[in-house]
Amino acid sequence: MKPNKSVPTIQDVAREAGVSPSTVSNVLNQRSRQTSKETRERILEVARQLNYQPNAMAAALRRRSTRTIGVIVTTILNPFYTAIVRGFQDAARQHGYSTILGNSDDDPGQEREMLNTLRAKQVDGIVIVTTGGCHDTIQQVRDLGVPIVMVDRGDPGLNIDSVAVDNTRAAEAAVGYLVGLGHRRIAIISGLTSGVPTRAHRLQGYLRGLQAAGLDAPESSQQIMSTSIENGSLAAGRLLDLPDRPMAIMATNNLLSIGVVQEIRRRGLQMPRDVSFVMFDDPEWACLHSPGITTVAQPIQEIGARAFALLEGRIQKTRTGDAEAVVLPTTLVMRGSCGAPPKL
Amino acid sequence: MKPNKSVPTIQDVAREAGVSPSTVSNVLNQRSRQTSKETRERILEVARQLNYQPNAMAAALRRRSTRTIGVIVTTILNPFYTAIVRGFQDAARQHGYSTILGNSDDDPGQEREMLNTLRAKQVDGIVIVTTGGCHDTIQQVRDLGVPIVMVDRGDPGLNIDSVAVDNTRAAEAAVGYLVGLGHRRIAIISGLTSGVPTRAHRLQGYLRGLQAAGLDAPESSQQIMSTSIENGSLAAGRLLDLPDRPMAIMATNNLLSIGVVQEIRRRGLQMPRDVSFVMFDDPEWACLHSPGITTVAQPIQEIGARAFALLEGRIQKTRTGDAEAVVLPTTLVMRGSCGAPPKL
DNA sequence: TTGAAAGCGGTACCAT
DNA sequence: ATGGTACCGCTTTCAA
Repeated sequence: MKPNKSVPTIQDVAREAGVSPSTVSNVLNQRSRQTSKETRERILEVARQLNYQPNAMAAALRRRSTRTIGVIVTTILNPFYTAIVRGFQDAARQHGYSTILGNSDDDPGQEREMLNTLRAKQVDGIVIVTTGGCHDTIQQVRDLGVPIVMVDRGDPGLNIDSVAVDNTRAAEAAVGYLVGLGHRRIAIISGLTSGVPTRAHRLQGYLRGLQAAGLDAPESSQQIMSTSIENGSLAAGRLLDLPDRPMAIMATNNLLSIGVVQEIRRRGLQMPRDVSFVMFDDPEWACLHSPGITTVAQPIQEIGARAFALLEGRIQKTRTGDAEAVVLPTTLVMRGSCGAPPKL
Repeated sequence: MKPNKSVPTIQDVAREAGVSPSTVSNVLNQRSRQTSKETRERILEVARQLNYQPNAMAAALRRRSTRTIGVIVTTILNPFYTAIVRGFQDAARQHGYSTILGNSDDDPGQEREMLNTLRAKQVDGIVIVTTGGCHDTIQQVRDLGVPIVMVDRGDPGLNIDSVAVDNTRAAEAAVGYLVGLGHRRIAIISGLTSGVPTRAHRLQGYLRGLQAAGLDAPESSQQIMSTSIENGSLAAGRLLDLPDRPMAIMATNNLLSIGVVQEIRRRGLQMPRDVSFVMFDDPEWACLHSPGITTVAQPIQEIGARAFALLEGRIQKTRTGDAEAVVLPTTLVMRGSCGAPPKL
């Protein structure tokens, strides 16, 4: 254990190679300046020998660019967001960017705190799944010159680049699919829609789908509650207790969906014999369940990749002007949980 | 859109408040130095008004501490690692640290690259789930004075702090449980053990468990192959085709486990009627499956929290000297997938 | 083809 | 109780 051999600096390399720091800097960064082959090789050799690693802090301070991007999601415990993050990170790393990752836990306070931390750390850009609760801070940071891209949840009024899927159409399509199978009483279980456009859009798509098919949308078949496994079970229970029991249920949130699946099993009912079921996102367990669960899948990795592309454009200033709103299509993954409705 | 209002610096605050930068720095960092109430309040007010945020780069450069920690895992697409990361991040954030997150994809090359990036970024410490393929780099970075904690997979020969669970005992206990249920032919499906102590330990525990019960451990009931869903199915198929079909199967990896579950279902067999099954880690789908799957659960969030505690100790130098190896116990979560063996 | 030197924005020591 | 100022390690003109 040899502590504090003191980390070598560019000065050390320069001295050891008998040149000036400027020359070392130029060689190591492969900048345009011409350097004689011998000098270059000597420098490279010395750097390798000293196990020299440039201090990115110092470089960033001077260059005013950290080659680091901040990413804020609600929680990486949700595989959906993890996948987005991964898609983004892969794209970012390929272009030489690191990422600082933060969770907001869907709490505007934490989101604001993260935003300020990222600003302090001088990130070159920020990708955020916003809670919707601190648009003021987002604006501030953006006005300070930090490019921002909103992911999964955008906001038309904010003039900030965004990447999201077309949730309205996705929900509408799912309803259409159920209608096509012969269902008429189709229920929805959704998280609270206030401030979360994603959820509002899905609900809207659901209603549109019903309307397009000329079906009723009674209040009783719309269970809107905060997202948790327990509430999913609760909602499913309420629906299944209805005198006019729905033939099919659509859940627009992962946690709620888990609750639904559990409640259906708990009652000894089977999909799709007793009730059809379709859910959003496409978690690992959807295909492990028996029967497999039909889902509305999002092009997750692409969302991340597109988000990076947008951000990169702003960072490099190859793209300026008004915000761009990328809307990606979803895919209906048909598995065994949906079928013809039970005969009456 | 008002670009480049030019970010305010400590100089701006100082000028505006009619004091020197030193005073501002002292006030904003709540350092010991005495400052008159008026001055302090004036400074705070001006800072707020200018929406001033200190440049963490500059501070880090001077203070030689970034209050940032690097985290390297194999992949955040695996919820097991995500949970560890989250546990770690929560602890870290509470103590004022941000985290830079990187994936190695179980590739030593990428791991090395990440390590060097983190070094360049002057992180105060590193937490790593190592591939085992670049201990040299890890040593180097550590010798340069960067505290490192190894998580999930340690290495006795490296004198580096580590946090892991007692995989040997966990596997042994699981086998003991199966034996207690009356099973005699107990098979294992494991990932390749070379260079991955975790897996080797689980295999070892399996063998010990059998030995303790006086049972044979024929080669044919030990399926060792690279981890993938397909291989899980393949391995399960081989076992189920055996003339002396195993009464119980233990899988020590998540992907392999998925394959096993699928293969069992594909053959129209049922757990635990036809075969009992126990697996490692406790993914979300284990309890959603019907029947619920018995698992060896790890105290995931605690692993992360303990890792931070170890690292923090090194960073603050409140702990010096030899490496510490924290070993946490696992829990056997009994669900429906294990039962008495089929009568012959 | 190379070197000297002025910063980047804070921090912390030494004065006053 | 406060100010002056030399750094931290690198980049980047400008000069040679």
